Amino acid sequence: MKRTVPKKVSTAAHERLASWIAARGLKSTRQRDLIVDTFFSQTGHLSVDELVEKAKQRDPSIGAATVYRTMKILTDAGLASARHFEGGQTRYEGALDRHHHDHLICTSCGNIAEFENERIEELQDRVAEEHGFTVTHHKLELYGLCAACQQRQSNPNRQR
Amino acid sequence: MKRTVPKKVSTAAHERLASWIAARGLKSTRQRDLIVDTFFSQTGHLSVDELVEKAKQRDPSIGAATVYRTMKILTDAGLASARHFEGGQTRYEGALDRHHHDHLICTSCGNIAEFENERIEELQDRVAEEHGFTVTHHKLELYGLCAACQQRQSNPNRQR
DNA sequence: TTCATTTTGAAATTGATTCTCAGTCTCGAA
DNA sequence: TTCGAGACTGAGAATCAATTTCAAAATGAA
Ligand SMILES: [Mn+2]
Ligand SMILES: [Mn+2]
Ligand SMILES: [Zn+2]
Ligand SMILES: [Zn+2]
Repeated sequence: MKRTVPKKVSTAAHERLASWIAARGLKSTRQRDLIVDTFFSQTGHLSVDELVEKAKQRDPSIGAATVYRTMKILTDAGLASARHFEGGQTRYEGALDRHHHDHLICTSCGNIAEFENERIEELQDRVAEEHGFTVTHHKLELYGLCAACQQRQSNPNRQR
Repeated sequence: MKRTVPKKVSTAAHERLASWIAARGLKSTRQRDLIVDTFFSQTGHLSVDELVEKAKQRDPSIGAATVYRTMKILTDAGLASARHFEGGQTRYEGALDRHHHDHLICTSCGNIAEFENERIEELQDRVAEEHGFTVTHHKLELYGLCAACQQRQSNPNRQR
């Protein structure tokens, strides 16, 4: 049985993906569209599991392998970026029209905040330079408790 | 003729481990000693595989599981720290009398350089503060090419 | 020496991700 | 339209690092 993909949003992301696919002889498929659609309709840093979950809600026959494969394509096309925070599973976030940023991760509730700090970036470059290194990419992650979790911790009654 | 007792290096590390072990009803074993000894006789950031390798050179019957278990103990005792660089396997480095530092990793030859930058640390704290976060730990890793590998790349003949 | 407890190595298991493969689907000819 | 080479898919097998299980061995306090 054939399932129609609901509303076809033709966003910049969809277009870029289309040309990326066309440019290398790939083919566009119903599953791919559904997964990409699902991914871009979300915000934040999704784990593959979460994505599989959401995708299966729309079409239970979607396989996890296809989600993995699709996210790899999106990443190669520069439309998503893979993040490897502590915890072992890869998370993806949209990368279109976004510049580099780093993260603050709450180890209690999993909340992830983003930040940019030009000064830090400069200092990193300087450090690399002093060591004769040419930096291609870096990872800066701050782990701890978010404001809400600190609150909860000092006053457990207010929780949730 | 009397055999010499295999040199028992009584370092600060060994002592701290001994009290850590005693304090919680653990037992000291031949394998543990051998692994700990092997670990501290090396410098740098060793993968568990590398450690297993070295340990087996001294006693081929050492099991990998024991190395994993021992490194966990050393880490809990604050004598080693686990690092999770890109590439998937955990690496350990000695942690005794060392303060916090971050890393520069060459993606070509695997060389790892260390650095400390108080200014960056301060800026990180400020960022966290602005977001209401309390940071417990962080990860700052700069990936790229070390000086030697840049050289090699621009002049392949000089290689090796 | 005794013996409760801890430790060990091998093998099984886990969890995330990748690979394999046989059946399907796409899409540019013809 | 139809055709077919090649791309794609889902399920399950395979990887890989790390953990767990388990029966046998070692440790150490009494
Ligand atoms: Mn982000
Ligand atoms: Mn280090
Ligand atoms: Zn939180
Ligand atoms: Zn190098």
